[in-house]
Amino acid sequence: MDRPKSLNEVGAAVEQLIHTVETFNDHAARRLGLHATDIRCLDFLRCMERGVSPKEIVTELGLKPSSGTALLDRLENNGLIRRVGNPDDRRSVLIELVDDHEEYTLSLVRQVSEEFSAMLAPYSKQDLAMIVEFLGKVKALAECGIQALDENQEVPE
Amino acid sequence: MDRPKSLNEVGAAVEQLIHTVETFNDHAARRLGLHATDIRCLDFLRCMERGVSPKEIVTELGLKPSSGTALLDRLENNGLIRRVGNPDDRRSVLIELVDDHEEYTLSLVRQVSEEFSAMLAPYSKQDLAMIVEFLGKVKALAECGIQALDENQEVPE
DNA sequence: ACGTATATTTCGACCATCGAAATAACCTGT
DNA sequence: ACAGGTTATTTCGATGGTCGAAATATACGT
Repeated sequence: MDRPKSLNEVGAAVEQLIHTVETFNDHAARRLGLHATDIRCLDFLRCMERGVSPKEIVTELGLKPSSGTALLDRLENNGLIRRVGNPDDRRSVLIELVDDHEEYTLSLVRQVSEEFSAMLAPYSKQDLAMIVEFLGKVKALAECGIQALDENQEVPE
Repeated sequence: MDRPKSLNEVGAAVEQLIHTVETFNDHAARRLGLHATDIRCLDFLRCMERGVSPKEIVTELGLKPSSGTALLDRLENNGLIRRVGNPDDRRSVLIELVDDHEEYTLSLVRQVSEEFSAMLAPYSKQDLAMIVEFLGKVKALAECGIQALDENQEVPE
């Protein structure tokens, strides 16, 4: 998005983190021969931990239905997801991560994961709780911003 | 990228924040008639606060030089950036944000900025310092991961 | 049952990104 | 100063992700 130069030190830290992680996502996607959208889709699926409809996916990712079909075709052809019938709605389909998807990608991040755990170790339970709460608040703010963007249809020019 | 289900609660909070902000970036980009890459480029330029060469930009964004030219053409045609000669290297060009770029986009985030400041208010100086340090550590980890991705050229299959 | 709304897919077009080649200027060693 | 090699950027043609519109199939309300 576009943010003012720096709300303050905290805002700058959040911005830089986001930017760095986006870059990380980009590099990871390239290494897997995928694209940023594919990665975000896989992230979303893992996050949901249940069958998700294409409709939900395109809504989440801000894509059009036709792009969603193409996206899912790509992931299915790569063996990362599977389409299964939705028992509650025969128009629809449920998307599931293929079982060994974790193993497919885990090696890429195992080292980072371990370092992350180690980085967390020195923090107290209270500090971690506060950090989690803080992250949640920033996330809520971003969600608020998304809603505002979707509602105010005027574009400043 | 692709991460294991959830390292722990903290990791999940970071993941969700990243995901939400990416979505926010996406929506903001659409509102401006731009693309995610354009937004990341503008973010980077604002972050640098000095003339930056196309080479630096494509390195930062992970693009190929030809894509960088196209990207800068887009932004220049939209009046968001300007190419100025690099006095130190006549092969090169320096990219600058157009002065009124801030005003062009600020209205989109002013509300979010204010809410962000308000959200921060209740925290103590020490807590904020700890949060900033934490965010920096996560960022360092991501940078580490980027380096690892660039070095290990094997793709698990 | 009928008409409308919704979920997904197909198809053709657009455009962001890419690879390779071209251009221009820097740099090093002689 | 010159030659050869390197680097920064651009141009051009090709690939492929995203889109809009239309098609298909099913669900829902009356």
